[in-house]
Amino acid sequence: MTTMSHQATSHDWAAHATATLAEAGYRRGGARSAIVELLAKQSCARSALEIEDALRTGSRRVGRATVYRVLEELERLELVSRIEVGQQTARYEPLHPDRTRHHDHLVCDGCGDLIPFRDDDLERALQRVSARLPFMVGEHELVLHGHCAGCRP
Amino acid sequence: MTTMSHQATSHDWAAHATATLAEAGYRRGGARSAIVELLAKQSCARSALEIEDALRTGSRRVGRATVYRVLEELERLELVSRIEVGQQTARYEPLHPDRTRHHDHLVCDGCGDLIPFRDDDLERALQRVSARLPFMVGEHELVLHGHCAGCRP
DNA sequence: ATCAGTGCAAAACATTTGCAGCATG
DNA sequence: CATGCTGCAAATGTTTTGCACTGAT
Repeated sequence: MTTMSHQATSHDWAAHATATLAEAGYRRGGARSAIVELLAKQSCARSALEIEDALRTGSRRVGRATVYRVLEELERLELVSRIEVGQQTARYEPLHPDRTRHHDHLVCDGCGDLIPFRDDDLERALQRVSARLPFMVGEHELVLHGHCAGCRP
Repeated sequence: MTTMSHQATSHDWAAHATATLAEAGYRRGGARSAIVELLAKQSCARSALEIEDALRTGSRRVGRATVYRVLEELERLELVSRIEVGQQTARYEPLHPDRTRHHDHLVCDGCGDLIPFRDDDLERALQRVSARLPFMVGEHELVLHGHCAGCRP
C-alpha cells in the first residue's frame, strides 16, 4: 500500500503535545502554545523561519530565538521530527505517538515541493534491515528526489 | 545481503570524474583536480570545511569559496552526492556511475559517527515503491539514526 | 589575448547564546 | 516572588557572492 495524502488529525496531536509538555514540567508559555497550534495546522514540514513568519501575521508574535528553542524542546520530547531535504534549512513537523502515522518524503527537484508519502512494504523492509545491522536503529529519514507531474523535464 | 564496509576503488572514480569534467568543457584547473583527488581517497562523506582543511595541510591550498564552487559543479554533473545528516553541515562523497555502488548511511546519535551500509533487499523495495508513485523518482537519501556498539545507551 | 578558474574578503543566511525583563505557578 | 519563559541583539558557523588577478588554451 502506498499513500500519497497524509490527512493529519491535527487536533489530537496538539492535545497530546500539550499534555506531554505539561507532564514534562513545562509551564504554559504563550509562545510555546502558539507554536504547537501552528504546527498542528500544517499539512507538511515547515522551517523555523516560516513558522516565525506565520506567527508574525497570525495569532501572536514570537521571537526567532524562541521558535528555535521551542522546536528543540519539542524534538527532544519526540513531539516533532526534524527533516532536512537539502536546502540547508531544517524543517519540522508533528510526530504522532502512533507509529503507523510515520511517513517519508518526496522532494521535487523542479519546484522544490515537499510531498509526504507512506508505503507499508517499504517500512517493513526497513524494519528487516534494521534488525540485520549491528546497530541499534531508531528513527529513519528517507527522502526520494525526483520530479512531480508538473515538472517532468 | 547487507554490507557494512564500502571499499571504494577510488582510482577509477577519479579518472571518471576527470573525464566527465573534460567532456563537459571544463579546463584543467589545479584546485579542481586537488579536490577530486582528495575526494577519491575518502572512505566516507566529508564536509566542505573538512576538505578545505585537508587540502591546506596537503597537496595544495585551496580557497574556501573554490571548494564550495567545485563541489557544486561536481554535484550538478552527478559526480558527487551531497548528504545532510542533521548537523547543519552538508557532506559530499564520490558518486559512482555504477549504481551497484550506491549505499545509504547510519548515523550514531551518540558519537556522531557516519557509517555507510548497503542492503540489496532494501534497494529493491525502494525500486518497487518508486515505480508505484506518481512521481519520477531519481536518487534517494536514506539515513538511519541510532546507536553504534560503543554508544549503547 | 581571452575568458574560465581561483583566492580573498565581505555578504547573506540559518542557528545559537547572553542577558534583562515579563509572567506563571 | 522565584524561576521558567521570552524577546532582543549580538555571536557563531556555514555557504554564497563580488571582484580583482592568475593561468590554461
